[in-house]
Amino acid sequence: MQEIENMAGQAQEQMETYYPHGEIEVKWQKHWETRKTDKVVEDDTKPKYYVLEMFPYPSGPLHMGHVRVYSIGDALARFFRMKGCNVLHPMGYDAFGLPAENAAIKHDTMPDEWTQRCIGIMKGQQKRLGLSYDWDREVWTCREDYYRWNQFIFLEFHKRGLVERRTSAVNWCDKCQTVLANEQVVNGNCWRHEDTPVRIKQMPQWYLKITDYAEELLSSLDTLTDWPEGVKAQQRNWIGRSEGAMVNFKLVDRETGEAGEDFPIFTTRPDTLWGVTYMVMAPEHPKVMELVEGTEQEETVKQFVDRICLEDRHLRTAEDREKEGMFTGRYAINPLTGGKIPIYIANFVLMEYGTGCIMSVPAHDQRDFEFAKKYDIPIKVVIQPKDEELDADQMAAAFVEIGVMVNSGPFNGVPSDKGIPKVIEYLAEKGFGSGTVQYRLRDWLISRQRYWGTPIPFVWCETCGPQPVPSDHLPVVLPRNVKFGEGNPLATDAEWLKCVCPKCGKPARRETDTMDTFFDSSWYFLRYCDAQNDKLPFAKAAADYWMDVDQYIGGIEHAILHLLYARFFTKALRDCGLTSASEPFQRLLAQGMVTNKAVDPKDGKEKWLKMSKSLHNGVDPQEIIEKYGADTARMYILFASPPTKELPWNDDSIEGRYRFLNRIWRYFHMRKEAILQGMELVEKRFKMTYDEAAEGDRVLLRQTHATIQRITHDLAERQQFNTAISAIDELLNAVGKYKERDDDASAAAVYTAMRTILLTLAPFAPHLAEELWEMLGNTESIFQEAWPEYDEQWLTVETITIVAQHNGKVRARIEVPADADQETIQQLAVEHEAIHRSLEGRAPKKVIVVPGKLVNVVG
RNA sequence: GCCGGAGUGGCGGAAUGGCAGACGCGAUGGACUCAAAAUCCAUUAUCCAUAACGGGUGUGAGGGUUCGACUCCCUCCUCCGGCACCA
Repeated sequence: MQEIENMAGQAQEQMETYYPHGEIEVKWQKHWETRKTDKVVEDDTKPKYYVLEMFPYPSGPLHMGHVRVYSIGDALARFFRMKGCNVLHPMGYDAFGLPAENAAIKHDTMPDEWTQRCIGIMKGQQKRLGLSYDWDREVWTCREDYYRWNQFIFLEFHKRGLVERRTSAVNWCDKCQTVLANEQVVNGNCWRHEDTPVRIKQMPQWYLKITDYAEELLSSLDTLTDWPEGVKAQQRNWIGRSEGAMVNFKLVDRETGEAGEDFPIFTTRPDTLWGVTYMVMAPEHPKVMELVEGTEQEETVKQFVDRICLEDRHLRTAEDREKEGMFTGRYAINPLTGGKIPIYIANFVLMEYGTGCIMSVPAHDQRDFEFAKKYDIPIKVVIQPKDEELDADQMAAAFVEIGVMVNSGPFNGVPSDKGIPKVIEYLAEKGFGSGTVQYRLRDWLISRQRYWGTPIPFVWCETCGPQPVPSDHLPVVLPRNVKFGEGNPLATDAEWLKCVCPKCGKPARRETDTMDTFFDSSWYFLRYCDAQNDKLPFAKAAADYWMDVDQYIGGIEHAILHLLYARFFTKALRDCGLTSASEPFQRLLAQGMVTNKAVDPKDGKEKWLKMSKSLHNGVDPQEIIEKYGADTARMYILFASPPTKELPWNDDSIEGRYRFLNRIWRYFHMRKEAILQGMELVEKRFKMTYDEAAEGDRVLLRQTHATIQRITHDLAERQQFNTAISAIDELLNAVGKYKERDDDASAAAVYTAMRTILLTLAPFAPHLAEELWEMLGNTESIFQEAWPEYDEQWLTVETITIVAQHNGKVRARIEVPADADQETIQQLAVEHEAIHRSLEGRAPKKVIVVPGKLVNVVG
């Protein structure tokens, strides 16, 4: 019996060694929620700060990647609030999209119910993390009050000529049962199904003319000085600007043998125009069959085209793919030389770039060279290198460097790089062509043949064709009770399809395509500025107050997709007069992946790999929160590595953060009396000055003020949370080493240090900070308290340790007064026994003194 | 191939021209305890030497600039990410 009691006592004691994180966290979460402490309105008396984490797709429970991005955003939001900023920190859900539709079909429910349930789970966990959002601005993109503004914006874009419906080759995913934008094709496969090759289909689709903004999207990347280089480079790459000339070759007319129809091509090398020995068309070029009609080649060309067009698109255009082609039987005329040039078709020419036809200069382009060798096409040298004479028959590879133009009519002797603009000028003069710029960027295909998205606000009228839905008829509401089965349920919903043509009033049919969900996420940051507006997507004044987003945080996987689309939307909405912003995100932080050990299925070796379901290396945030609390989870994630780097998960290391918070808890309880006494003294204007302070107090207060300086810099400028947290560790260590005395100055010093620990801890571990702040008798939230300022006087020191080096190697440390002049330091160093020994009797040649740091004796 | 990023102890990482390894994890030894846990204290790059003081080497490799280089410049290697026949 006694033994049992004893054991129970021990258990009790053991429990008390850990602070009650669950209880504390739930208490403060309720407190913040009921008081709406994080609600904001525009306020011109404070500087604004807009911090935004990419809103999540509501897939259910959070994963560690979410916890990481929210911990970063929340630390910044809380820090800038304490710094006196008016902080906008919103949250919402990117709630339309295929996974919900597929899950709904699989689990025999409806996408809206499914989505709502997922949002419930996700939001509950976000609240449990203690994230300081203004929930009054929450958006769900699947709600009518959001997607009606998608439709509004779509129609605004339509008015400005930014919407186009056209038929062309599109990417189709069999698993998604819909088309995809170019950006959503990864290595020839669907971005959602990396094992499913996309198929190319000819279909009429809706496009947004992002290419109208290609130039601005490219050039204004240079203004984004606080974006990671890698993201900007990827966007530049994707936009793919290249300068060159459009040259009008002519087709040789079959009847007359004279120059007939135009045959334009794009080239970046107009300086090689005199060396063109053949032309090539893409096999799917619409003119191919027309050209070969009636020629000897008709049948073989047709077979070739059919074969190539059936090949996998990605494989066909891979760089290492064997180049294949054939003569069409037709010729073109080079406008500059009048020469007759054979036209080929080949697998490596792309229909979507330039005009789908190219000129080939085998002497000066490696691909053209290889093709010419294979099919025995003549090679003509028109650029000569400076130091050797090229002979077309002897060449083993194309000469692609800069040289001197030869066999080029009026341009002989001109250096080839200088020749490019000169030839372009000449082409323009003669009416043969003009200088032009081509982009790799394609227009954004935004229609999807699926249900769970924003209906495209158009109707089809037999008489009037496609008609935009008038804005006072918006929204076009997505029907809720639809039947899933074959294809898009909208297309089989007879009731929903019925409508009236807004132009002629006759019965019409609704457009059944919905919008790509990237449409939704391309402007949500603007909606947050004025989330409850029911007259407009957002009021311009509100957007002008809050925009740009000062700090955007999210995963690198959106380097092109979302980030390019959002930049495009901001510019297009600006041109529609809806906002003044030109760029959405001033500063971008691309956070690193959360990784854990897992066996790589590719080679069977154990590695640090991104947490994922398929690798079974995920750690559930819920379990971590239950075991250690949200504060520990957040601190660990910020402490373990810098935010842009990979975060290798370590169970022992998270224990370390938990110990740290427990240690703070214990210190406050152990030293409660001294701290309270110190607080009273400090509040009664008990003023400590450096000159009067005892040495021990000076050391502690120096550390305190240095900590404030460092953490402020780490958060405001460097966004280096790991070192900021380390600084709190160091300050706590200093308090641990501090020898307390039973006097006022000592109590004041301890209080000042402990108060600093609490205030600087608050952005990372807000619950614990609030709890201990309250324990000290404060009645207002710690987040109402101003961020501490450091006081220079405490950073001063009277003696400093100077490192004495001989030829750059540390030989000794010398103590000197902080204000010692250079001569004194120099003399002390030269006379120092260790330096003396190291000099071995030589006289010093030179002595360098770095004030406050070191002295280096050379010789 | 092109573009971007990174290479530092047993591990995560710190230091952006001035003492390399802050802080944390792990490890080792000690205190407390009947014992364990928790906590606290000490040590912890490496090699040589030692009773002790000390000394050599060291930030992917090689070169350079500098009194002094993890840090700047050049050449190269490895890893990660992106793009890749774009005429």
